Amino acid sequence: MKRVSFSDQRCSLAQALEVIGEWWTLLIIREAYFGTRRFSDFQSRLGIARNVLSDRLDRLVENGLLQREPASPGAKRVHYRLTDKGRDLVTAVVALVQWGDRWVSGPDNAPVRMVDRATGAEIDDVQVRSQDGRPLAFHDIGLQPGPGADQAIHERFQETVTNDGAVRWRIRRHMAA
Amino acid sequence: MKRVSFSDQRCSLAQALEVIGEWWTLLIIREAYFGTRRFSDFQSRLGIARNVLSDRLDRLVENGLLQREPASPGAKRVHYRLTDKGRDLVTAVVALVQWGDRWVSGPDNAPVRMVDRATGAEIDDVQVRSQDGRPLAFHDIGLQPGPGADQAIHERFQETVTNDGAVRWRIRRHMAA
DNA sequence: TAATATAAGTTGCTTTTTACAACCAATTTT
DNA sequence: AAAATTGGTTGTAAAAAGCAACTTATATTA
Repeated sequence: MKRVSFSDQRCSLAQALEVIGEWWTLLIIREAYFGTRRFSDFQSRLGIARNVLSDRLDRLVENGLLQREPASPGAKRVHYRLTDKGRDLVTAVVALVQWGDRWVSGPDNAPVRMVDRATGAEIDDVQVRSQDGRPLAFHDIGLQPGPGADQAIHERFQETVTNDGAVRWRIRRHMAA
Repeated sequence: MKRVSFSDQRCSLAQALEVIGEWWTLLIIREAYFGTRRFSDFQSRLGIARNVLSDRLDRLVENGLLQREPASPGAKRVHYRLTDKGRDLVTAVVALVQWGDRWVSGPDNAPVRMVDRATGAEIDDVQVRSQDGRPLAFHDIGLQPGPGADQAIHERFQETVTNDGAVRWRIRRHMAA
């Protein structure tokens, strides 16, 4: 009865969560983003159990989000640093932090302010946008099977062609029979 | 030896993860975003154990991300629908999906395409931006203690005033002594 | 209307994970 | 050289996740 893996789901969210969805993992990424590099600092700052931290760091290195490097040149002791892949998570982390600010901490009670280094002004709320820059609300976003869609995904979508020839994708609410 | 809770950490990411950080939870949100409403559809689409699904749905309703409503008027059987709070997670979900597309599925192998309903064009990559709309890269984002910062957070930051009077916040790499 | 099927869980049991504490070997610092 | 710190590993207990069987209420079908 192993815990079920998400990695066989053809869905990039599942793929992402397989890597960063375990308890503690994203907080370790945040901590690395805050500049923490040493095992003991991760441990004491987060209050995570040492064996769990050890496991998570291993997995993050395996998955290429952190890299181990000698703490001092030629030393055996290591530091952990974000890779490009890990740094690229910052968008998602900021989006989650802002959601937490809005709905849990309260917008005027944010524990950490994130600012534009150049101006010192608070950063904007992360938003989904069209390619020409318009902010897109929930219902403005349409879903379609992508190039990597499998049978299961195709079955969830229904292609309809309107009488003026435009192609529309509808998502099926229930399981197909 | 209860699993440690993040909710006493003064950090909005921890607060967010306390609500959506458990195994399966964010996939349930995605599924609801895809239009799924019924218990059995969540179950069969995700392949989640029924007791775990039951637990997660309860927690999501408690936390106000999903709401229960009668499946048909006056019926006892319920449907689950996203609330505004739940819908507002879409930004973070899209950011994670795009990260998964870029780094795991591969950019040309995305299982699901997300488009602007108005034009049919693919949506833009979610980005962190300044208030005047400039995209901000990793190192352009500065961190400061926010209005809701506690002692622990203040201790992590060091305020320095440059000789031209500008205020700078530096984040401490190691634990204070 | 009775019989059958489906929906939405709950219960009981097993395996994995997580948490905590104690231990250990390499460095660093004193 | 001794003491402290760092970066772990190991053992054990509790909690969470997975699986299957069982309810109970609602729809469907005969």
